[in-house]
Amino acid sequence: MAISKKTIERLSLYRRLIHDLHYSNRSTIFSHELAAMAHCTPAQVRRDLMTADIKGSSSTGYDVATLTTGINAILLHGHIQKAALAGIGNLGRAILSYFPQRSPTVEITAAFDSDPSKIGRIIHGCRTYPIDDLASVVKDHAITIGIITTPREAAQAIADKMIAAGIRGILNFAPIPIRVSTGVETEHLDLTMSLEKLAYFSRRNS
Amino acid sequence: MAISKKTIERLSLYRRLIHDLHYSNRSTIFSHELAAMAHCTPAQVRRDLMTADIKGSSSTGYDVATLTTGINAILLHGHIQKAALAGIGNLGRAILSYFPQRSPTVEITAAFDSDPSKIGRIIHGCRTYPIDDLASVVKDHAITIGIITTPREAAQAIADKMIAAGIRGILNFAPIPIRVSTGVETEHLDLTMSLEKLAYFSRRNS
DNA sequence: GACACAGTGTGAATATGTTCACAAGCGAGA
DNA sequence: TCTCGCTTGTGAACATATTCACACTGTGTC
Repeated sequence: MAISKKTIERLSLYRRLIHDLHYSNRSTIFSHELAAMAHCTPAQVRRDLMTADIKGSSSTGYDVATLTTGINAILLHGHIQKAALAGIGNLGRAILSYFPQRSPTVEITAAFDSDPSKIGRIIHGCRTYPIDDLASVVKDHAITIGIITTPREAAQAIADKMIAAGIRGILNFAPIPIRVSTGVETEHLDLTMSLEKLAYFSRRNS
Repeated sequence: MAISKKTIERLSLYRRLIHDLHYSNRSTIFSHELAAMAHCTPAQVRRDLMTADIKGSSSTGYDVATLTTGINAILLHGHIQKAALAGIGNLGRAILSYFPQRSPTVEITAAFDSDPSKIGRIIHGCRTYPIDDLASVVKDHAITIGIITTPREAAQAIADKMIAAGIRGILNFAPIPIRVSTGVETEHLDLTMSLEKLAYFSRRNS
């Protein structure tokens, strides 16, 4: 049962919408309601939930508790995964402040920087370490995910260290693609790319 | 000549890679070289450039200057587009500090917040205004793109104001999808979604 | 009961995106 | 000039993602 990236994204979104919008005090929800919240089609919702093996009822829709449990079974998979962030600049700090309590499946437990003046402190509940400790901290805390918010020049070297330390997935905010060995998953969030895409299509729509 | 979202993203990436990696001192580049930098296949590069109507030579590859000019013709389209950011929190500030000089096609010219203590100053070269001035500032500066870094609760209201003011595209960092009228383009960058997706696939790859 | 209704589950059709594979082009060297 | 080796440009095949459309199902009503 392989689930596509797009479906996983939407499952994550569905669960959060249900949680944030207090649908938990309703016991059931219809595909067209979820679709309206997630801005997609009812057919899409039904297909996603079918892929996730979550069943609804023809008359009452989907049971909210079943939905949450079912999505968690896929996304959480038993235990919270731990993440490490490298590069305590403006963006890194913003992510650290934004993230706590955001996801029930991922937790940022350590932050790294090469600048000694930035380490040793606790930022938004997250301990900071020198880069050289990366391997040992990753191992000790069983960290599986890396977040890169360093400048472009440092990104690939940090990624290499992370992978050597056993990290299995990297979320990259640096404006350059990261080369990884097979089996390591990467996700490249590129601000400039997103903005330029938006600029192009906002012009064309007019 | 309609160009797909994915292709536009990669064109933006290609141009930046050529620029950042100082390929400008080489006069030509092959599709497989660009592909290696962008982490995609040579066929993908050739297809993208074909879509963009950029021609190469069978023996020397693509002319770097032609490439840059050609991609700019598409992404820049004559003039820089201006963007406004709403929500001067940690993330908003991080973006303001990160962005200047990043894109030759988009420029963030104004920032807004509802908190009076945050306005009136200039942050990383960007002037800050109270939310109530949004409509007039957007009109005066001919701003076409909005960036939302407010908390979830405020996001939709801000988006509505932006759209009413004539903004044509919205980059949304709030953890909730934004409803827009047809003709307005949105891009939803959701940290939690990206991390959970990464968590899921990094587990599965092992 | 049996009928109507409003929903789900899903095969099939469609749309979108990527890769293959190969003809054609160009330059270098003999 | 001819040929070889490398490249581009691109139709066609393939892969992935979304939507359609409809049989089926559970509930409420008479």
